[in-house]
This record gives sequence, structure tokens and C-alpha cells, in this order.
Amino acid sequence: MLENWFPPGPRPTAAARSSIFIANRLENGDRHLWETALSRGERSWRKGEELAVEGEPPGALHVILEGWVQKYRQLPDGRRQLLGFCLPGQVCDIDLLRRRVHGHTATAIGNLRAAALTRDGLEELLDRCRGLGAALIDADTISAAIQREWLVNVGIRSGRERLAHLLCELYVLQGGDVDRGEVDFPVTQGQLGEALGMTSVHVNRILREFQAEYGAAVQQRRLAISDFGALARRAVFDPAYLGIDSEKPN
Amino acid sequence: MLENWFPPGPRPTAAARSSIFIANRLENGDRHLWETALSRGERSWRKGEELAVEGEPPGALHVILEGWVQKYRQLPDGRRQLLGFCLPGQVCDIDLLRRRVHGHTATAIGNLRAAALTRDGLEELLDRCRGLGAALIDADTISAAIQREWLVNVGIRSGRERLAHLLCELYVLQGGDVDRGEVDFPVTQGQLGEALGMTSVHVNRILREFQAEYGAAVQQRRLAISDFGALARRAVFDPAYLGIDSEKPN
DNA sequence: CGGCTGGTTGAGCGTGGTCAAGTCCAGTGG
DNA sequence: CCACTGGACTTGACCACGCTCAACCAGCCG
Repeated sequence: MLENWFPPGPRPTAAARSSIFIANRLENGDRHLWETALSRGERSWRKGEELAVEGEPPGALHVILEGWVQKYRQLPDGRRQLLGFCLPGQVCDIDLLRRRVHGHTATAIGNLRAAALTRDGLEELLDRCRGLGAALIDADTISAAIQREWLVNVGIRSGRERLAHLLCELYVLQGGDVDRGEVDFPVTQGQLGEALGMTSVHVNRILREFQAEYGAAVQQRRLAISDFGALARRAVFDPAYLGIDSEKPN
Repeated sequence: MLENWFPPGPRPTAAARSSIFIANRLENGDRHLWETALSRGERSWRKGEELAVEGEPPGALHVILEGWVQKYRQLPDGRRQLLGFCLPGQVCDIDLLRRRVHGHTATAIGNLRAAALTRDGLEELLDRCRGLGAALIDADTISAAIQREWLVNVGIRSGRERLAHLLCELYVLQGGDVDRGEVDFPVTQGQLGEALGMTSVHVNRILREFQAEYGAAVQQRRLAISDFGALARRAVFDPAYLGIDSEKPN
């Protein structure tokens, strides 16, 4: 019934081996428990609907199954800063475990499927699934590292470097190929601007340049990069912070 | 012997009740255990010396006793982004508990006294000190919230708002009075620039304006603000994220 | 005393913002 | 099936916030 939300076309590439994706850190037994628990809590959201609202108490831990989530904070005057994305396989509101209220708002970028785990459900699962606790902590640590990298990004990088860096990050997280790869990319130029602290107009201009210079282009909600190495060099991009468990691309 | 590093003069103001300061969250018994443990691990650093180095494995958890620490990440070409400050009473390298290597470098802003807790020492202390685990988690959560606020800061606020916001944050954290208060402030204009993603020249000009407009001035490593309310409004500053456990200043 | 770090100020300039118009496309309803 | 609508993208002209470069000063420490 939900399937028709998602038009036919290329499926997501095989997720990279970053430990930010919980399942990558679970052994077969644990992984099975994890996945059946997820299938039980499945829900869906339409584009723009909220999974969490800043200032409200956390209700459930969400695990993204299909679609992306954006997290942001908004000032009274409407200015908005994106704080991160959640991709399929990531947990979204780890806040559940330690904050009284959410520190950000999370909304669905497009139509979305995710599993909602209540606090009780999660605690029971943690008992049965020995490796899950460590996996959640690892994922949270990597999320924090990414957020720190975003701070570095908007703090000291130029507009071009910033955009290049974010493209590299999202490309590598999804296991994009060094050589002419392509990954999902459902993010608008306006959202890119809100993530990078610049206007969508400027994002557009830079994107146009990157298309010519590195063969990096967003089309049909997919990101293709032909010269990843050059783009990564432009961005001063070092993927170490992503916690990827494999031979690095060079 | 270390005392003469710290010239006579105003002592730090009573720390605010933010849970980022560990002792604020401990009951009397626990607090006593905590403080005696700290006194045992005491060490000192001279201005500029490193407590932690990016990429190296964490050695000890540091609890600041006197002086400030700056945490930063640096790009190969030398550009540097400050990620946060550690004030007396804060823990510094919680990374110890969950990362294989440090994600940032931490150096002493001035001469510094801090307690170093080894991993083993910490684990033993956690056993004996029932409330400590929760206190550490709370402090870590607030640190994360502050870092998120810094991202919002450099992302969407103007230069003036950014600087005003940081001044407010450090003022409130130290329990600064709404009405003509004064707190420690050992940070140079260059460091402010590195924290805010702007040049020291520009920090200087804005600081000059604030002095005239809000009576906010840094002198002798102290920050004085006469019209805190106006400055906070300029900054769109909402102290909720600091986890302060008291009636708010209005 | 001299050197160094940090603060102050000026002149000129460039990255990126603002405002505005117009195009393209997917989704919706007649 | 097609017209309409709204969201996202594109492009241009203009402008300003904040950077760069540079010189100078004040205070501190060796």
C-alpha cells in the first residue's frame, strides 16, 4: 500500500559500512532480532510531516527504513539551520534516552517509512540483543562527529568547500563509488543552503560550477559524481570521521 | 607552588547551577567522593600545552579545576575552528569513554589546573559514586547541546548576533548577573574569531560597538556587561539549552 | 630594555546576500 | 486529457558584510 509512494527506478545503493547504520554493527543473531522488532513498529509519514518537535518530550526512537529525515533548529524570526540528515538504516531521535525535551525538530524530506520504538520496547530489546547497546552508542558517537564536522564546515570553509564537503559526505555515507558513482539525493537546493549557512541562490551557482568542473550533478533526486577525487580535494574532505569500516577509497 | 601562577585578584564568581558542572548534580556524599578523587589526580599545564591531541588515543578524563581549555579542529592548511571551551568544574575529554582516538585537540588557554582520571580510576569511582554516571551523561548532553547551538550560531546568525550570543552564553554559564555583572573571560579576540568563524579584526570592531551600545567590555580577562537584557535580545539568546537549574534571569 | 602577543584602526575589495523575474516540472482537479 | 498551480531551479543586477593587508600601539615577560 505504501509502495506506490515510491516510483519505480533505481533502488538505493548498498549502504556503506559506516557504523552509523545500526545493522552494520550487529551479528547475525542480533541483527535478526533487530530487524523483526523494526518490522513490528513500522509507520509512515508524508513529505514534511514531523517525527519530533523541538521543545516537546521525546516519544519514540525512530529507525529510518526508507526516505530521508532532516533535523533542524529554527529561530523565532524564521531562519532555520539544518543540523543533520537521517538516512535509511540510521536511528533518528536518540534524544529519547537522555533528554526531557527534543533539542531540534525532525521532519520527513519526502515520503517516509520508519520504525518507531517506544522506550519500553527499546529497553526490552536491549536486554535480548546483547550487541545493540554498543551499536547505538557507536552510531550516536558518529552522529556527534558529523555534527562537529558541520560546525567546522560552516565555520572555516568557503562556500565552495562547504558544498563540496557535504556532497562528499553524503556520497561516501551511501557507499558511492570513487569512479563515476551515483547515490540517492532527495535534498533540495534550499535545504542544502540551510545546512550550509548560505542561500539557495548561491548553492545553485556553485552547483552549476561543480557540474562543469567535477561532473557532480543532482538530477532526479540522485547525485552523480564523475571525479570524486578532485571534488574531495577541493573540499579538504577526510572521511575518517564517518566511522567507515573498510579499505578507504583513495 | 602553583598558586603564584594565578595573580591575586577577583576569584571566579560562584558557578551557575548548570548541570554541565558535574558537582552541581551530585549529592553531598557523592560530591565528597568526587572531590577527593579529583584532588588525587591533580596536574597542571602551562598556557598553550595540550590535554588531548586530535587523532591520538584518549589517555585520561580531565576535570578542570582552574583556568580554561579550548577544543578545536584544524585543517591541514592551518585554518582552525574552535569547538568549545571547558570552564572550571567541567569535564573535558569524555571521548575517553567511547572513541578510539580524539576527534579534536584541547589546549590550555592560560595556565591550568585539572584533575586527570584514568579509565580504571574512573570506573572504580563510578562504582562507588552512585550518581556520577547520570551526572556525566547530563554534562555530556549539555555539551552536545552547546555545540549544536554553535552550529546554529555560525550557520544563520550575523556577525554581531554571533558574538553577542557567545558572550551571553559564557556570561550565563558563569552565573553572571543580569544587572551589571562581571565574569572571568580569558579568551583573546583571535580565539573569539576562531570560535565564531570570523576574523579577529572583525571581532574587534563589533566588540567596540557593543561597548558603546550595551556596556559590554572585556578588560583584564574579565567580561563586564551592564545591559545584559539588551545584549541577549540582540543575540536572540535563549538560555534553555544550557541546562540551568534555577529561576531564569528575565 | 627589547621582543612578542594581543589589541586597534584604516583602506580597499570580494564572497556571498538580496531582490527580482522567469522557466521547468510534477501533481491536482476539471 | 489538458489547464492550472505551486514548488524548485535558474539567472541577472546590485550591494554590503566581513575579509585582507597593513601599520601602529600597549602591555607583559624575559
